[in-house]
Amino acid sequence: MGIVERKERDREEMRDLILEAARTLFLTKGYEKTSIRNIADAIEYSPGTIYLYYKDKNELLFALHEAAFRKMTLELSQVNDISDPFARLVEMGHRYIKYAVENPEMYDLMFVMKGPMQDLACRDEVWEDGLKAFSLLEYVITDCIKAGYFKELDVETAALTIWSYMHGLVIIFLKDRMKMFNDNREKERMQQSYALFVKMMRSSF
Amino acid sequence: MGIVERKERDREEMRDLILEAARTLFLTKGYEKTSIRNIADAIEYSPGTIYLYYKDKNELLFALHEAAFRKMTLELSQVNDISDPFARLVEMGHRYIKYAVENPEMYDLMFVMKGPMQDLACRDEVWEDGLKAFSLLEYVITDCIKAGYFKELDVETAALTIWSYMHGLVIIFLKDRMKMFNDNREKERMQQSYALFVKMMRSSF
DNA sequence: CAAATATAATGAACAGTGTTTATTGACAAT
DNA sequence: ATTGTCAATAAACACTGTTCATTATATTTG
Repeated sequence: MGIVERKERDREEMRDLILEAARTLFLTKGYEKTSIRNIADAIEYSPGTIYLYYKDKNELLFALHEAAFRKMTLELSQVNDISDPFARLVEMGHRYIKYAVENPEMYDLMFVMKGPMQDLACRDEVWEDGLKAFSLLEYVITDCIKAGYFKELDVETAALTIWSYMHGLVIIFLKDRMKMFNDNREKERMQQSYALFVKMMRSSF
Repeated sequence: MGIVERKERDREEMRDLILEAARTLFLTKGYEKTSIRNIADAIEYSPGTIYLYYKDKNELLFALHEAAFRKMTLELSQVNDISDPFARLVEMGHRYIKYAVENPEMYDLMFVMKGPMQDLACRDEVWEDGLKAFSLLEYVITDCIKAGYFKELDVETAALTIWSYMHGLVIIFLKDRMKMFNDNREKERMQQSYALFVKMMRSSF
């Protein structure tokens, strides 16, 4: 009798139900305005129930963070049909910016908020999602080197440098620090800056 | 009789008292664990009193953010004795990283947290502190162009690009996203990456 | 100087937060 | 049919930012 299996399935279903409700609230109301009680209300359960499926809010945030990574990785992997490695790298950057701008709350969860990382830390695990996304970038860079674009380059350092730039650019935008320019050309500025960075990569690596 | 003047002085003193207590708590306990009640306790006043001097927590955060900018601007300006503009730019970068690593809570306040920007937005003012710091970078870049280092370069775009990189690098570090490498060479990696970025600037601009 | 007024500070209250726990109710096993 | 297991709950705890009627103090006026 597969009754313990059914229980496990039920449990997984419940975890998913909570996760989906959390995501929806996140995307509609934003992180700061989404509470455990809100999530509980949305799925018509009591607040305490959520703690039977997730040990605390950080664990829930981490689960959400994992789902966000799956989505981003999927979108970033769609450049694999571009044969020229450098063009692929450039397009990956464009998609990275696009993802961040279109999913600000999720981007925050993935790369800024401390909650998910704290959950990871107390479980004493390594940040696999980050590592996987990072290796995606390393892979393209390796291809660029093979194709003769870059030379004498430590792949890991190059990847960190490129990621730092991309990350900084989108965070400046997402955290409203670009409104100091006081015109409404923020996205235009991002594109101009990215164009410059691409030029830097092309001519210096 | 300068009694309204004295009142104004008293008021300014009280604002400072609150601000200093807030800063101390920020630096010792971190932002997330510092509440209005904590600050009130520290200066031995009731919580409500703080609202007689700051309209809300965001205004207090903004005041703190301003003080942090004064400190950073001071530290970044100490490179002015370096005559070679490019060397000055490079040293400024080093100091930027140093400031961020040594003042993580303040850096967060200045460039990541939404609170201070919300306060600014509801007062409908421009982000002067950010603009001032940005123009510090623009100034060095302009000097680099004059000295023949860079050419055919839009100063504003270049400044945004360099800032994006610096910002991204330190945020990756401060938000614990560098622990995916799982060794303890985070700061070393930052230095390696920055060295690469400097090389990129030298050879491509 | 005394009375009236202005104002600084207070503590309680409000509505919210994450989290824990004793109690209840339904299902499974004996 | 009774026992045991376990999911779900409501209530409570200790917080949070913020507001407000009340009190105490200081200043101005009669």
